[in-house]
Order: sequence, then structure tokens, then C-alpha cells
Amino acid sequence: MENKASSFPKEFRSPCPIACVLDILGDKWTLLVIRDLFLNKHRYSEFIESPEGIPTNILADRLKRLEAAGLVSRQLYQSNPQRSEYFLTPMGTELKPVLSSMLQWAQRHIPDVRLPKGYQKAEIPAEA
Amino acid sequence: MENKASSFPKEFRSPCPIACVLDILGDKWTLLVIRDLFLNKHRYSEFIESPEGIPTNILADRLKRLEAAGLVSRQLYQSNPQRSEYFLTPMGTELKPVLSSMLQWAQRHIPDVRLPKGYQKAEIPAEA
DNA sequence: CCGGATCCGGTCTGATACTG
DNA sequence: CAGTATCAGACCGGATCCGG
Repeated sequence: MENKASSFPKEFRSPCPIACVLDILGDKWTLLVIRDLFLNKHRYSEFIESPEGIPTNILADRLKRLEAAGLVSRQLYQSNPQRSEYFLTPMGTELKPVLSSMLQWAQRHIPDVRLPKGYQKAEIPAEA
Repeated sequence: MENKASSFPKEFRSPCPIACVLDILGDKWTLLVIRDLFLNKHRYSEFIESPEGIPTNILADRLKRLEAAGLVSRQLYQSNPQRSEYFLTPMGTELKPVLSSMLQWAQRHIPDVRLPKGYQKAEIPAEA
């Protein structure tokens, strides 16, 4: 599939860098998966358990896309049956400021938001 | 569709602040409209002219939703026929860090991105 | 069982035509 | 010029199926 770690799928290219980012991240679920990865979730079942209830086919698709885009890597942790865990690549990890800024905005502007436990530890709110 | 709401629509509420933000911003077009607003575009025709080519019905819908969520305000600038311009509210303006962090990530990780003119002037890359 | 793939109805998108 | 109407097709998401 991909050999160079930082190669970006060129079918995503658009004149605007923001549009380009949104071609990967601009949907309802992708950033939630990335959020979960920051919260130290790594296995399929852990993503499924998140309160938003991502459908299994959507999750599989998003993980594939994120891997293809170089934001996520897959590592086998068991061979029979094959099971893998998902991790943010350095490129994916650098999305932290995007998550943090969203979180800060939410805390300022959405009434009654509380910071779920785990977020502080994951340092999502901190500036990178 | 939606009655006016200066506060945050509660049908968007979710246990996670990030999910909550994504209920408004998590799609292909919404953040592009907000980007355009930061680039000092205010009229329907200006959004339509952006290179991504947002369809007219989607634009109308997104502007309505953003207004309902309190991120955008509409101001009449002509009465016959009625014409209005769209502006970011303070709440919308505070999304700048989200845009900036996406832009910075794109500049670091997407090959051959150039910063389109207007972005520097709009200070999107600057930290808020 | 768990990680997905497949199937399928329903919703949303988006190209275009249309209206004031 | 600023939207609305229409409609086919894409995509989402729930249920189910399948391989290890």
C-alpha cells in the first residue's frame, strides 16, 4: 500500500490546505477515532465502546483510511486469530493541537460541558 | 427548520465536548464556510466562488445551521430585494485556533502545500 | 466470541433547473 | 444574485453474516 511514511494520498489534494485536511478529517467520525487514540484506546472493541456508538463498518473504514493517510499504524499483538492494535503515527500525534483547540472552544461555548475523565491525563487540552 | 437560538442547540449535546463540536463542524463543508468568513468573504456569491465549489443548497443549509448554532450572524445590507451578509459572531471568531492548527498541520505534513494569499492577512495561521 | 465484511433501507449530498 | 426544488446516486448506519 504505502511505503513512505509521510506520503499523502494525492486524490485528496485541493488548492486549499484546510480543504485538504478536511478531505481526511472532515466527517462525523474520523476525529472521534483520533480522539479515542489520544485517550489511549487502541483496540477495535475499545472504539466500539465509546459512547457515540460508531457502527462497525464505519469504524473499519475509518481505520483503513487513516492508515492509508499515514495517521495511524496497525500492529499485530496476537497471531491466531490475528488481532491488531492501532496507534497514532507521529503525523497523527501532531493533530493534538486540533483536538485541544476544539476542546477549549467547547469548554468556553457549550453550556454545561464537563471534561470527561481521561482527557486531562491524555493532555488533550494542553497546547502541544 | 429551526427557530432562532442564541444558545447552543441541545439536540447536539453529547457526553463528549469534542463530539459535540463535531456535531456542528464535523462535515465536509462547514469549516470551509468558516474559513471563507475568516478570509473576509461575507456574501453568498463569494462563498460560491471558492475553489471547492460548494453546491448552492448545501451552502444555504450550512449558513442556516451556523446561524442557528450562534456562530454566524446575518445582516441585511439591502432591502429590495432583500440581501444579507454573513459574519462570524464572537463565538464563531474564537474558532480561529481550530483553523490555525489545521493549517499548521497541513503545512507540516501535506506535501507541496502553499499558503494561498489572503491567509496571512486573515491571520489564520497565528495563534489566537 | 471478536474483528471485520456484506447487505440493504433510508438519509443526505450535490448537479442542475428553477423562482423572485 | 440569493436562494429553493428536484432527484438520482452516494453514503450512512443497523443488522446480520463469516472467518479465525
